[in-house]
Amino acid sequence: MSETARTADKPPRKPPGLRERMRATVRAEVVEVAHRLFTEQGFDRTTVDQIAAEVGLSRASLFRYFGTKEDIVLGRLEESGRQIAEALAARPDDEQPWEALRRAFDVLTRMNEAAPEQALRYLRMLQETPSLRARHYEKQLSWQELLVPEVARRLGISPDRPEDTRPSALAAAALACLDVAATGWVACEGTVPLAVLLDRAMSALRE
Amino acid sequence: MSETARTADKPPRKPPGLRERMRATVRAEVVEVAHRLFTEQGFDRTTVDQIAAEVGLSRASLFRYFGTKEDIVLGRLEESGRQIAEALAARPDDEQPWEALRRAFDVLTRMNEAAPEQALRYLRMLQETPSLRARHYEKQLSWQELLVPEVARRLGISPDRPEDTRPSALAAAALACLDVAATGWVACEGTVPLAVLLDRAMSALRE
DNA sequence: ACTCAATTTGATACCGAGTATCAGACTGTA
DNA sequence: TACAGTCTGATACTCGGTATCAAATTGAGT
Repeated sequence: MSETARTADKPPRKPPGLRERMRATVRAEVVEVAHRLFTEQGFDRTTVDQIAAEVGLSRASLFRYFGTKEDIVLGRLEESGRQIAEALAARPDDEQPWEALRRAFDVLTRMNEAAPEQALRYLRMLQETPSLRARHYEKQLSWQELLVPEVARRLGISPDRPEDTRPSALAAAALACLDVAATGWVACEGTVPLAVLLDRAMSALRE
Repeated sequence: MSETARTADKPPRKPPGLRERMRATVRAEVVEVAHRLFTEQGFDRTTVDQIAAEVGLSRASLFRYFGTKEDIVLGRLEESGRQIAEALAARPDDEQPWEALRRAFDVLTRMNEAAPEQALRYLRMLQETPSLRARHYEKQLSWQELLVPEVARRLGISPDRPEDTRPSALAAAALACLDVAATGWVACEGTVPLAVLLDRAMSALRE
């Protein structure tokens, strides 16, 4: 009620959703508050009620924004997956699938180089918290599904042939390398660049 | 003094534990009952109270045998991991790591060939139940840790050099292929042998 | 500006997994 | 037989997640 706003200080115009925008900003604030609490006291020692209270939301409503507690942390991975898939599709057609996958992952290595200590904290929490690690693998699987069609195209394989495991194998193995690299990156406190670790990991498979 | 052995109706032979054996048999019965209930009504629709009641155990005691509900299903994977690691160590030294890994996995392909429909049911449940799938990845990670030292040895890399991601990459990628193969095997209802799918997947990475 | 229907919200109650505690029963051993 | 260590079941609790429902808010049409 505070903003009756007949003077245009808050233009409530936009067919594509005023409500949607509110929802987005609330989501963003939840993520921000939750992330702060998580880094302060750890993921497990932070309850959903605490987050809801801090944001000024009821517990029930919070669960309408995020289906699970883990989703508050892993929501961003959804978007990353799309970006990687896009980057892969944008690679030149004559590039080998494995090399194209490696290059597509630069979307992530660049993100981490842009804000290393933040990325380090984030990955550390991901790897140290069992429930988060578990959900993280689920997201990884959804990434795999996003990448497979493009890998199949590059291999000249007709889409949707589940008995040909090659595209899935390439995508899954590449993601496995990404995981190994990320783990190593956290283990060495980021001293060795993620891109280097990823290069080593992925080149190890081509001998 | 375990040799009391009055009348041999219940031979209490073995210093290494009569108690241990009881524990083992109880565990086995829990697994059996739970597995039956799970396949009958699904994993999520079966409560631990139900399992406990059926076995004739208190809820609290059940959790002393299995830390989590998922462990009742995934307990056997612990053992499988060890077997794979053993098989890998038993491969000839001059074999390439990737090939050795492939052969080590035959421990599993043979198990599945021995009891296909049972394996199929088991894997289907694993893949259809989100919480099980998540925990399954955790076990996969523990497999990886079991395999890495042997892979490192075959690569001539001094053990415990976390900055060299190659052994982990090979192990993780191989396990990723195994997962892809298992998924495909379930998808085609076991019509194509797991070993074949695994061959295709793993050979795709060496071009 | 007013009304109406759809959506959102909070409160409440509920379920199931997992943990902690504690007194009593059991088991192996001296 | 007696003692000590362990296992058990009962109880109560925490926390994540779901279902329900009435009240509040909102968007849109008139």
